[in-house]
Amino acid sequence: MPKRVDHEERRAQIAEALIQVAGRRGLHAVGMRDVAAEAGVSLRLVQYYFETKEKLLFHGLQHLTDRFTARVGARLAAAGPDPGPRATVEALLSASLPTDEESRTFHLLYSSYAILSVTDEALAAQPFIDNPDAAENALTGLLEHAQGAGLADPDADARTEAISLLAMAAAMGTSILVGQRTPESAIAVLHHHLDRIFATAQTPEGGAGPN
Amino acid sequence: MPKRVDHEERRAQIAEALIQVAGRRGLHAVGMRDVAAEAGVSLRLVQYYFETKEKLLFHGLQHLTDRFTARVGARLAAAGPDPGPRATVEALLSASLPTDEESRTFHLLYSSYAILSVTDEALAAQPFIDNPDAAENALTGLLEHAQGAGLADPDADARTEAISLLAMAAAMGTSILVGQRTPESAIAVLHHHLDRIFATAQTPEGGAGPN
DNA sequence: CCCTTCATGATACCGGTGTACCATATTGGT
DNA sequence: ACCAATATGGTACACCGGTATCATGAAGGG
Repeated sequence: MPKRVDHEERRAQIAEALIQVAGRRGLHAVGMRDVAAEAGVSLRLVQYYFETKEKLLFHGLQHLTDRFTARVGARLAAAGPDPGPRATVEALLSASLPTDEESRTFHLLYSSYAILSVTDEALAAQPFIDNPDAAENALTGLLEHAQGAGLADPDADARTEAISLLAMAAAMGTSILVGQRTPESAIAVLHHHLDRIFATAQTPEGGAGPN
Repeated sequence: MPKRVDHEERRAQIAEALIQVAGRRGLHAVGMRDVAAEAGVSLRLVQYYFETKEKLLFHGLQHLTDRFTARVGARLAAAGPDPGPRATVEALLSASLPTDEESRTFHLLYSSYAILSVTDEALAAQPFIDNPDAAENALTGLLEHAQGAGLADPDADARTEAISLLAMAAAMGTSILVGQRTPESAIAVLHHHLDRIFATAQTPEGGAGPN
């Protein structure tokens, strides 16, 4: 047999090429030949490792989410060991904003897949609706934990605020993508809400504080 | 000459057909033949009234925003003459959520166009980035007006809240589209924030109230 | 009246795209 | 050492989509 090559590695290389070219020209415009050229392999190779374009696209989505998860993990790790809940939340949210080329590509392609999934049932069956739910649950847990530690407004509804923060980050991310908003303004808006949520009840006078 | 037909009417009919078929099968999947079939005319007719597909797509976007603007206007009119600021804001936000077939189509296609515009400079040059700005300004004005009338928290930053509300409505709209969230839960989240913003400082004692 | 101009129909063409088929070099196992 | 399985290249095929071309019908003006 010839040099036994690592299939998974090659598949990752090709999926990466897909993401790169799709990030540049748009997911709708990417063809198998483009992916092959970007990966520096022949068209036949792309067919060999992914029989069909549909499978290539699915694996591309998988690869994309994997890379993003790793990126978020790195951001969290960079926030230092055992950061406070607010720092953690802030890292989570800001990591999802398209601030550099990689996050820009991620946001664009993830949005593309999401929109595609509305009219493509095969894509809708793909498990990438779990990720938003997981993020929502994780963020809710973080907020509840902060409330328990007395770091966040105990009257806030953790899940509602988690949903709100994620929604704002997502939509403002798209605004950044289309050039309507700057990353700085988006972060400012998020900060505003974090200030609100992480405001501990200061109870100024005796008993008239919020209750 | 033959029966002089109203060009604008025909163009609107064809653009409407584009929106219908694109709403069903996705903007990426629509072809000129599909549009022709949906409109009940021949392929040649579509070419005749829109020379190229690009122009057809542009006009489709225009038609889409026009229809949506009309819909929002109708919603506002349905809220009764001179509704309160909160009712107006609520009508504005809920009108943008995909709750029925028409708003679903609008949200899907507008998002598709937006994503397309990221990698298509011709689309990016199209003036559909003005609409979000206009909405943001209008909503900011409404909130400021409510503040001036003592109906909303005077300490809130009107523009930041306007941006937040629109962002949440947009992102949760997409969540509804992909089946992750229900319209009811989205409305509940929006209500939560409206309750917060439209909470007037209750000024319990005499003179310490906001002024 | 008929000719010009507008509206519409049928169809051909060309480029591109996903997929299938055939060929072949390479190397590990016995 | 040779066989067989693996990896890879080249290419052809069928299809589809946007666009262009040719043709024709319909009516209003001189």
